[in-house]
Amino acid sequence: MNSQTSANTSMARRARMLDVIRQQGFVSIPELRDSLEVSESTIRRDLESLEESGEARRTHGGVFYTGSVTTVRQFQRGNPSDGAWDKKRAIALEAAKLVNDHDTVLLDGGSTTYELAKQLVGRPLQIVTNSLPVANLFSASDSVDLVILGGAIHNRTGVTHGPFTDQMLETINVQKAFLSVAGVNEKGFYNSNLLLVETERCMMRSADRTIIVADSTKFGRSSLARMLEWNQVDTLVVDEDLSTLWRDRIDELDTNLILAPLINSQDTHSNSIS
Amino acid sequence: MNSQTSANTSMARRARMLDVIRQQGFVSIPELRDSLEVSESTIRRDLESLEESGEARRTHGGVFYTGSVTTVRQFQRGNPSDGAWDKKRAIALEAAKLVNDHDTVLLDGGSTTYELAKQLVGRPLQIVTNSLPVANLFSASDSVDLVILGGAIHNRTGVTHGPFTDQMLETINVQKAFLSVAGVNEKGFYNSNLLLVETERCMMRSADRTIIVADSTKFGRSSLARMLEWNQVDTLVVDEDLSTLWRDRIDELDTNLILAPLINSQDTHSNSIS
DNA sequence: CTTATTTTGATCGTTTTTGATCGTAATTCG
DNA sequence: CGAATTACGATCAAAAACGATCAAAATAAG
Repeated sequence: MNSQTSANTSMARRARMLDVIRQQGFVSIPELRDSLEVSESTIRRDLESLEESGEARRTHGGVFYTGSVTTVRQFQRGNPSDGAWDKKRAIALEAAKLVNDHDTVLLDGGSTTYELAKQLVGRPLQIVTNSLPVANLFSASDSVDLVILGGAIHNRTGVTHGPFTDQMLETINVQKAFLSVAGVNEKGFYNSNLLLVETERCMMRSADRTIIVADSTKFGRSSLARMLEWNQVDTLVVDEDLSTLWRDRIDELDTNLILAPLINSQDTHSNSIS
Repeated sequence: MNSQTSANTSMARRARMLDVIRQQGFVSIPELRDSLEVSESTIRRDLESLEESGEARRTHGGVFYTGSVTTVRQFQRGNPSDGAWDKKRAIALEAAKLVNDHDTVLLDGGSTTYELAKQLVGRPLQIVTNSLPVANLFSASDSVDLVILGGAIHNRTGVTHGPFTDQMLETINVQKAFLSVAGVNEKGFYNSNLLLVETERCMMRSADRTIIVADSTKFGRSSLARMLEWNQVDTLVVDEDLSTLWRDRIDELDTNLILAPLINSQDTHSNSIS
């Protein structure tokens, strides 16, 4: 019956593995071992690589799918080695450290917050979000209580916004809100959509702490609508490519600045050496 | 004796080799050795040349075809050709006819409503849904105004429910609501989750017309929580496998019954090899 | 018919991948 | 809070696959 013993290269196996993970949302390692008929060691090694490429996220006891729901995988294209992507991931790693287990966290839409969400998958949290992609990430997770902010979907970005969203935010309180921005200048933080900006203001009001995640390329760029001013933001997470000019400026403000170190792409396994 | 003494030049062999690779997507070297009856060394040499000309790509353990298709065919035999799926699709086709362009439609979660949603993609509509999978379907569509009902996500099913959702539904009005059920008996319609049932009642109140989509296997089965009674439902869409007993029963009620014709199964061998 | 060239098949050392073991860390349970 | 259980990562040996080399066979040329 089953003559699939042919395709036994690591690439094919990982492809099938990822299919299983995507289909189930979360899978344990013994399950993968049974369905792929290889040893657990091999599974672990494959997962390591899958996690590095960002398509899955490991936790104690299994794996979550973190790829996009619509993504069509390609075999040869591993890392797009996008410069901006490195920054976003570095920021996400730092921002994830700000989150404690069992926190109630609000996640805005945007690619940086999406990276952050990937880092948070599997942890015991309460997540509130207006982003459809982020919601998809957590929807398979048992450890997360997920609340979606209702409202109209902004087609391009997949986030809800508008009066429904704002109204729902009024009855919600979270400990930390992570917001993304399109631009930062000396006057404050900007985004491109007026309704979205209003929603993000509501997010800020619902949160004990407001944390902005923004890569260094956003600085000095403004956009259509001002979202927040500097004194409304508790913490700012930026990659370390931020110019000293901006570092000095932020030093004089109340805002906490966290600089995320960039992991250089030349060395993939630079840790665990004592 | 020798089956292929006719064309044993290296050129002919490579052509046949490429045929095999293209057909299978991926082949291991021992397989090629067996099917071409030459030594592995020769295979390796041929593959080297095929790779150089870009028609195949070698990896540890075998070769991928890279001629015209960018990626390899799916490794998994995807869908188990579920019998119930035929019914659901037939129902979805009929239910889609009840929807007019520019309608405002509410879609519940569930596999049948998901099939319906697939039928509605691309049409100019306003869609309101509490289902994450359904929302994903429409989120990329420009022709649809999509509104997501906020609230807590029910992990297994990916739908929002609970007080947030109910509250949001109170301020929403739609022309048609399509609801799915876990069971139908003479007393009414059932679902398995109490909070979800309450949310579905709110959906019914928000809608001018309530339409239930349910395949015939659901009839006679009850579940934990009664959702609606018969007189609260305008229209019921069922596949034509519904027993005459139930047809007669429904005939005596106010509820409109639509029987979806089953397109008979030509799909048992759905793999199209090119 | 002999010789040169090409192609093929086999062997061997090296590299990659895999599976198992074991100590450690995390999680659960009492 | 501590013990038992489970899961994890690192290490190592076995297996598989690879590339290179060389001799034999087939083919072509003189």
